[in-house]
Amino acid sequence: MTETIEAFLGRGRKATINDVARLAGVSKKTVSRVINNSPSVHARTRDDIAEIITRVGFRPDPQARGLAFRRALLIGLIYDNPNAQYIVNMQMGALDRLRGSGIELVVHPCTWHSETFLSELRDFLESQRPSGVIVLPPIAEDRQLLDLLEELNVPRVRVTARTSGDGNAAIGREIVSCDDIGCAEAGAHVAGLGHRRIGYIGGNPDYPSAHVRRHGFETGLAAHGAAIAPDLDEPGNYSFESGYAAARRLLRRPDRPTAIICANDEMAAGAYKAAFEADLRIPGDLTLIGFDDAPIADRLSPPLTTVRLPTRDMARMAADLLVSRPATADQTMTVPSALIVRGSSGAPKAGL
Amino acid sequence: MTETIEAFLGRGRKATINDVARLAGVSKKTVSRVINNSPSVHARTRDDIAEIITRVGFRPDPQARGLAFRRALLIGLIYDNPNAQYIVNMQMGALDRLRGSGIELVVHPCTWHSETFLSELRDFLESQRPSGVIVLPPIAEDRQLLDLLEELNVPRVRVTARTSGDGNAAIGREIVSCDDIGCAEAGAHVAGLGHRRIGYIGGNPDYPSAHVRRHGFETGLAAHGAAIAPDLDEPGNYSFESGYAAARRLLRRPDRPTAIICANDEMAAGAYKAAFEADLRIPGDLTLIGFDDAPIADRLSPPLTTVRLPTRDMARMAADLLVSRPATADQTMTVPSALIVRGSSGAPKAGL
DNA sequence: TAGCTTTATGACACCGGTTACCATATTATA
DNA sequence: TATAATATGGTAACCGGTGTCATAAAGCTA
Repeated sequence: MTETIEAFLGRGRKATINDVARLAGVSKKTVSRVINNSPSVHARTRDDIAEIITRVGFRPDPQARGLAFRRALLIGLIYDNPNAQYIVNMQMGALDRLRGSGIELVVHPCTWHSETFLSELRDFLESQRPSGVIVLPPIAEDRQLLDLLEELNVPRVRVTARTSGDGNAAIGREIVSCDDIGCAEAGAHVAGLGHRRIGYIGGNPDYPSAHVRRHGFETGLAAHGAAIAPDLDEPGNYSFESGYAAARRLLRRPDRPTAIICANDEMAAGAYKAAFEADLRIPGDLTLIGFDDAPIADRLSPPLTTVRLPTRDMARMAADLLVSRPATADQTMTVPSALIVRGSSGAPKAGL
Repeated sequence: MTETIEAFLGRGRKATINDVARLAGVSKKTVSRVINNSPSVHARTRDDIAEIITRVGFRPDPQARGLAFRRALLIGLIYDNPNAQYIVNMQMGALDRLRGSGIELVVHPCTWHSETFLSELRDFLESQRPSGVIVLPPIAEDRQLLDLLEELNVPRVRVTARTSGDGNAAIGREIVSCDDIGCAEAGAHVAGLGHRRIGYIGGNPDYPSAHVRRHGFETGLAAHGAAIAPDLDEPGNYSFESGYAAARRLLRRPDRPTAIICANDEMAAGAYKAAFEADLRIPGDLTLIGFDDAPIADRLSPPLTTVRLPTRDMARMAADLLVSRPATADQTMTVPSALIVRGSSGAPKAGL
């Protein structure tokens, strides 16, 4: 039978829906129904067609489907700060879900606050008409972007630090976020080790994540009767340089902290640099805590105690929301963060 | 006139080639010629049509074009080891070139040597029919993958460490590679600082890059009458762990090296860890050299002296080869590497 | 068994472009 | 001037699917 089919198709030609229809003795519309899992196909017919589909190795053309659907079988991944280390993780997570679904992931880094950022995105959305987009932080908070997605009616899932229930939830539909449990654990860990002179290097206050993380750390500290020292509370913006600068300021103080909690790993790496230059040993002279569990965390020496943000899981869930849920449903999912204790945290030296 | 057009199109409807043709009073075929820069259109006609196209904001539907062309307006980026830090750079580079071209980048990480790796790729290539693919190292060396691309006649550009002129050039057509000048500079740098007990942690010998880099380093050392000490020549596989393990072995030797050159930054980071644990100061007790100029290089303390591989440029050129060159031309491009001197290299202590 | 739903299927137009082929207008050559 | 060559534009078919709507077949009720 295989020879017949090959002869039928011709050498090297790929099977189309028409071929399947003719072989099955049905109309192409019925084959289309089978492809799209329409319930109104007789079980017998469906099985016959399915059998032929596998036999001839038919796979519907995404271009043609996209044209007819008026929606490309693509998911766009939109983000700024393309150099952030979590981007690759997020890509992997989304692809974990998309693999085998026939939907491809197209990456769309952009430059937030550039003049062309919105128009470029509009170009992409209008011409490609992706089936959906995943928007990563921090740009997931951009109001104009959300308005654009709303205007063009693009299914979307935002990944953000904002916990459910706050005001922002109304803006977009689907949101995947992360809780602050890991931060609380980290705060408890530091306080439990006996630290009392505790510094903090905060994230960019424009991003909700900065507040969520701080809140988590403070909660954990408070549970052990500790707190961020008001005079050791430094601003940062999530960059390596800002972490370095803030740590330098902290370590130059006469009454310097015995522990510094950083709102992300990049800034913690900056703090390593400041400690290195000040000839302070980690964790002997200084305990450091980060957030993200970025690849760099366990490359540092000693490896960094940090809070793991399950970026890959979050992106996988985001893709899942887009692919499997009805577009109308409002969905919010929250994943847990967790403390990872490594070598950068220890008890303060006696007398400090 | 604008009102007329809006009325003509109807509220919110996007202009199609038919609209443009009707407004211009020509056939859609003529408009199609203009879109595709066909020479056989009267200059006057062309300008008229172009003017209308911009006025109504017409952008041809990539799905429809792809369907007719039998080739999606997509470029696939194929790579394994998705966690490598250069991946994001490569993505950015390819997008630098693709932006505004109407071609999207779809990412396709895969697991080399998994059983399904080739079939998954075939699925992608056969069903999506991308306009081309860029294959990143190390998988760019996979023979079966190249055969598959050849069989399916997919335009491709490989990014690889292999320099032009060697045997492998015959396998694929377009290749973007990097020279080993930076490695030679690094070798000269280390030798010039006065080091003579020089250790080496090599890359995975299965990858051509390992040989190219070693060759470059050795050349630079030799120019100053130095060489890798035969008893300090350790194998590695580009991973952090392998770098750590190799460095530990080197540093435990009674006659330990005063400098270690590593075939990439990840392994150099592992060497930092080994040095930290052995309580050796960098660069006072030990000079370390890396390769890649990965993000981690200047996050380490002290920042790592390394060889910059212009990953972003390479990917931009690869995309350019796919987009602008005739598919038949055999192209090979080579970009320069360069030494970046930072804080991890210094003169050996007297007496060592 | 007639009459009415419900279910399964097919005919046909359509998504928005492109190519093949043909018709016509214009220019070049003898 | 007649004729061939060239430039340009039009028509129809096609790429490979999906939507709408009509209709045939089957199931249910009375």
